[in-house]
Amino acid sequence: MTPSRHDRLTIGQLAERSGLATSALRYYESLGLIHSERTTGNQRRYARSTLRRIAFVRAAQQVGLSLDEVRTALARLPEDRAPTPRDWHTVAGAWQHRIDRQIAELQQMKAKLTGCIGCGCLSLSRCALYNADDRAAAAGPGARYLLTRDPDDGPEPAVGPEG
Amino acid sequence: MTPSRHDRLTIGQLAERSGLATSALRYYESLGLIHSERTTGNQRRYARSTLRRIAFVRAAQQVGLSLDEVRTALARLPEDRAPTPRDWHTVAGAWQHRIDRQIAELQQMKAKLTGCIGCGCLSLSRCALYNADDRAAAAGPGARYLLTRDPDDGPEPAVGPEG
DNA sequence: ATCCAACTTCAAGCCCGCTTCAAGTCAAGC
DNA sequence: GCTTGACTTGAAGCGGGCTTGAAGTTGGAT
Repeated sequence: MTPSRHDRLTIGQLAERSGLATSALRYYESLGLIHSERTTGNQRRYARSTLRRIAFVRAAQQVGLSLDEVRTALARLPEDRAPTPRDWHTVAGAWQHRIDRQIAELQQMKAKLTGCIGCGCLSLSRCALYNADDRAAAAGPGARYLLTRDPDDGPEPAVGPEG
Repeated sequence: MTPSRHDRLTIGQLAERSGLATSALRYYESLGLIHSERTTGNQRRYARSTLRRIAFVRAAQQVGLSLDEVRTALARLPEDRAPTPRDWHTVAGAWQHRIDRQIAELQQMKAKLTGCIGCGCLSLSRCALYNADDRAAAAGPGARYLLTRDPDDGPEPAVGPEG
């Protein structure tokens, strides 16, 4: 049987099988993440290997890459064939680091929260949560946030209980 | 000493001490995340407790809440006082679950990647990565993605090696 | 031959979390 | 009282990741 029988997917078929909307697929194509050939009538036809690329894109997004970064990553993989172990090793290795970092950050956050639950977070100056070092570090301009004064919240004016 | 001496912060002071831009603070206020009183000249003055609310907001964002969700969460906390352990317990407990889920997802992803590195991901139908169950489940409309056929990639047309 | 769903393009719109701008007002120091 | 910088408002803009809409074309089944 000649290959070109079922091997070219319409955008609708690709959408159904990838779980993405056709609009998303066109968008991906406009970004150069996937490619198509055209019929004589100018309709898109995708190689089945496009499903692989799409799966890659979605996985990469989950790892936190932007579509722009995905495109870069995709450039290292063969367009129409399954990647070799070597291909994978490079790409997936980088992802692992990202994932590890993300996990580490979450675990830190969790530890802080646990501490806060224990302490009741009655003190601004003592609560780890309020000394949001990660965030401030990531954001750039210095980890000040709280703590810059605040020996236990200080005197608050007579605001009274809210309505 | 009367409290209202240093206890009211201008938006600039709040910005400096929270690490946020004044524009962000006004935006937060427009969303009802923080509140201010006004001077006779219509300028905002914030209670120092606002710093706590902001810290809360940032922390919540890190945990993955939208600002809308943050507002809901904030509604459970006292406006002008540090939260009690009980207050915290509720909120932070919910966050912990979120964090746990996120960590679990990342670890799953990582495991998949590890498997993929090992197997070289030469097979669409066998690669865990391509059966993106998490994503599909989260996205709603059924975990199809790949696997719907594909007994090892199938015959690909003569595309030849890329440039 | 005709029909209708699926396709085409391009532009605009949407959501989120802000930032930027313009035009004007306030407040504190000299 | 004047200057200067911090403040005010509302509207618009931005970036990312798409979706929606309008107006027109294709293609497979009958």
